[in-house]
Amino acid sequence: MRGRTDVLEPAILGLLAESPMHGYELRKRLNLVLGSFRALSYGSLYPCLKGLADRGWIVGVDAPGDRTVASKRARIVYQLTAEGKEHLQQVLSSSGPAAWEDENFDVRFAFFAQTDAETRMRILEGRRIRLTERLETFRQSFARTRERMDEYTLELQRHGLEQVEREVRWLDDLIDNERGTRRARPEGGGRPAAAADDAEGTTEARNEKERG
Amino acid sequence: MRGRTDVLEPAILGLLAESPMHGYELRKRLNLVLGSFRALSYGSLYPCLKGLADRGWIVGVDAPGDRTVASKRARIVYQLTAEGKEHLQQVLSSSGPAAWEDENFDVRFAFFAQTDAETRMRILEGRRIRLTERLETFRQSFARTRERMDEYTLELQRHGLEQVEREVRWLDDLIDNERGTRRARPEGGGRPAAAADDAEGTTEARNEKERG
DNA sequence: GTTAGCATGTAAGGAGTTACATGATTTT
DNA sequence: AAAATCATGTAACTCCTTACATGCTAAC
Repeated sequence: MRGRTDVLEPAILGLLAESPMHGYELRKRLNLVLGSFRALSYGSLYPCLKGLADRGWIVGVDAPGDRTVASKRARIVYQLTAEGKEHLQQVLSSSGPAAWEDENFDVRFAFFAQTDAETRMRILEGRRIRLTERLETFRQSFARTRERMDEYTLELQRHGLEQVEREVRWLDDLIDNERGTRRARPEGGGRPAAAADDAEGTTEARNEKERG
Repeated sequence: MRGRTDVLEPAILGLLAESPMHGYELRKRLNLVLGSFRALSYGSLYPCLKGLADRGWIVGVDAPGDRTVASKRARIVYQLTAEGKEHLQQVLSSSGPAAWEDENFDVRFAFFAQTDAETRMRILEGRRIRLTERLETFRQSFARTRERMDEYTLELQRHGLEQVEREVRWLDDLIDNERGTRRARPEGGGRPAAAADDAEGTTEARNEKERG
């Protein structure tokens, strides 16, 4: 009974399925996929790659002549084996409770493009139920203890609650989109739909500062 | 050089400073304070209490006659010692970079009522800078890789970015409130101010379903 | 009389981190 | 020549989890 399901392995396999990469590049991509942009350490990455290679899911081939722009050292480029692809598909088609837990959901969602529509839907709905359950229990203990709480604790709770509520609305929009119901919700929030038709306005990823 | 700063110990000390409690009750309170309402396990709690007692910061006194409503077993009620109070004050008055990291910020914020105004401000501003730095680096890699990303990955990034942006606005409101500038921001978002003047409307913690 | 909640613990282990170690290449 | 970035790895450690173990009390 695996405790934590290991979020790193699926993430690596999923990224390598898109294109072969060496460890250093993999880490950068991983930081974007792994949720809340944490900086993954090499102390986790390389042993993990080794383990995946030991189990025959990936192979690392030495890439000597591939001088793109910068740096030429050993540069071991990893890619999926046939078994690795098979294993990944198996992982991506699973839609058990683990898939919509906090630690795993982001990674599963990141590879939705490689996931079939039914599994996608089951994961999104599972996650939604998970979050609404959490809201329920949370609201109960909130109601029970709010008298005893000072204003800061109260504000922390309120903010946490609001974030989960927002997450649920995000999932609602995603589920709507999956269903093909592309109608923009007329009343309510600012954005018409969540799914990636256009990312402008919120992110403003335009200005390239070139610092650091 | 402590790696993770241990979020449990300050949380326990902070709660015990408000009122003495036994382990089981402590856990429930802890789940609300610890951020993202994770369920802390007893396997973490009790050894931690033991460690705090060993260092003389808390003492556990056996409470036999305290039959409130339910259950009467040993029930070891823990409370802070003089050294414990001193240590807690020292921890709460620190405002180093560790205080505004992801793992620690929630706990520090939860005990702002026991923290002096200057420290509060430094932590809030430190956190704000931390998040805007993150936004910056994030936007850069987002701009670099957005062409290669499928719609799901893109949506995940967009959503993550939006969450951090919202967190920054929340901090802005809190900082405004700390400054005493109680003016409600006229344009923009729905709520006038973030800090806990009133929690109605968003949470609706009113309906007590009594299920489970 | 057995399920559910209260209450306290221990042992083993997992997933990831920091700190360290090394070296090539590019930019300033 | 120095600093930054690219690139790969190991050893020790930490925080926390799961699984197990125990027993009391309340409710159905």
